[in-house]
Amino acid sequence: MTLAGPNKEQLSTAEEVAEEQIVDRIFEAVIEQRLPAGTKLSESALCQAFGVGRMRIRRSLLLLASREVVELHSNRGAFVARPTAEQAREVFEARLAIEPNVARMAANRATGEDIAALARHLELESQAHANGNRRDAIRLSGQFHTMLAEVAGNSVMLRMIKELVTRTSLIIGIYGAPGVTNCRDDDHADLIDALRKSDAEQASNIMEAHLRHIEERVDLKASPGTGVDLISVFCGTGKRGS
Amino acid sequence: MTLAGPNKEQLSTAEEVAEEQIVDRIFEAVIEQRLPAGTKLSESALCQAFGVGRMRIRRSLLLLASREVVELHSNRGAFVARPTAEQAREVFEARLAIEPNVARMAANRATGEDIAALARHLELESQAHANGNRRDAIRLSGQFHTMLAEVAGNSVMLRMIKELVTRTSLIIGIYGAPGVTNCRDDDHADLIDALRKSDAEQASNIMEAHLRHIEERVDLKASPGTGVDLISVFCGTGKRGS
DNA sequence: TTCAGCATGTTTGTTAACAATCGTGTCAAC
DNA sequence: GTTGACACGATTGTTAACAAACATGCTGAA
Repeated sequence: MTLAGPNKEQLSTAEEVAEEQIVDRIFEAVIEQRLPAGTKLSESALCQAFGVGRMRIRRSLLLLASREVVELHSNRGAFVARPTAEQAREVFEARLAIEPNVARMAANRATGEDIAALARHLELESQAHANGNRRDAIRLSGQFHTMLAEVAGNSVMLRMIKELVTRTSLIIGIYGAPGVTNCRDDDHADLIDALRKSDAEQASNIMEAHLRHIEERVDLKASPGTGVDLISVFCGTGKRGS
Repeated sequence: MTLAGPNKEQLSTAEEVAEEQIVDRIFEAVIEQRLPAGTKLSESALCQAFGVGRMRIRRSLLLLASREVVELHSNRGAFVARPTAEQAREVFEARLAIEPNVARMAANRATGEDIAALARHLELESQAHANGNRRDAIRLSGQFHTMLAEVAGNSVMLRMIKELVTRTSLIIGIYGAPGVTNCRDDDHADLIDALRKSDAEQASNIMEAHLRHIEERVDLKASPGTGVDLISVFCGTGKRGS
């Protein structure tokens, strides 16, 4: 199966795996909304949590910041990113520009094995939904999109999708009505059908509608839900004149 | 007096600017093919070149690796990335999936000022071409694509384009016939015309044809031009299996 | 009581020294 | 003459200590 395959890049030492794992774990926690936007990510806490040295954590945070999943504030530390309305617009726009093509590519390349895996995943997703297991439902619906990118067979776009899905979770956490999940599974089911028929055009259309649907569920004009950090608003990280 | 200080930097002090600058400088050098694929980027040399500490260089290299512009080999150092044929395919595929949409967005949003700036840029590009100034020509033709992404007004996609353009330069350096530049300016001129007419569909089509044209100029079946690194072939850092 | 100023503790940022690994050159043996 | 092993030098990876900045709580005066 193509999923979770041996996708180790050239830069893989045994330690490096641990590094990438830290990033992935934090990605996952953000997707599941266990780490809400604005949460402070203290270095020492992360060192303790992952049982690694400070350097490793520091590098992981830098990597996360380069994907705009965390923000680095000078002398204040790392925080889970708090996308602005403008950034949210850009994320949705980027997804609309990219993911329909991913769906198209996936429809052209999906093997029977791929489709079976997606169907199994969708089943888990539905179960989580039915059981009211919100956390799993969110994670699984996000993972569906990354699985599709894996089926599409392009690691560059896979990396982009991972970033965009994670940031979407943050956006929904901030601007979405409480209780709203990332995706409806109905759309995902339709997508799998299109893949079964190898209908690239239909897959693209479904994905586009699906993304617009998600976008409609958030209200970017709403004030950022989670408590605003008044510090950076009023004191501008002011470097006090010495 | 400190009350409403000029706080233009939100998440970065003056030092952070230097960091991003290092990354940008290296990006530019790679685009201009002053740093061919496989070039070793020694830490001490970079420290000397940029006049900063080792830590800063190390972070910059990690950032560059996360964009797949450099490769990090354990205990051996950093090297300018050497895209495989498969990676090259993925880069072109990603550009074909993304950049036509960027062109579309740019056509919808370009102001007169934007178009004038692009036209001025194209003029420089043509001059560099006419003067046989290969290095400038390459850099400018790459910058044209990033400028287009700026006009499109989406910083997420701008970041992706920067990465893809840089990697394309590496690919051309490896698999392209010597003397081949990244783009023809004719296509760029047509693109500007489409923007003038606000014809998004035409802009998209031109961009697609343009990218296919670039792709045709490289021969991915050709053996990687610059000496193959037998080390990564035989010592297990390369995965390529299954 | 409230607010300004100050001192303290905690967290981050930086530097330097140390340890480990790798590439290279030399020397000896076949 | 070629090949293998060994040792040395150089570069990277890691850790720890140090310095600086921020946040917090306390004291004292208005």
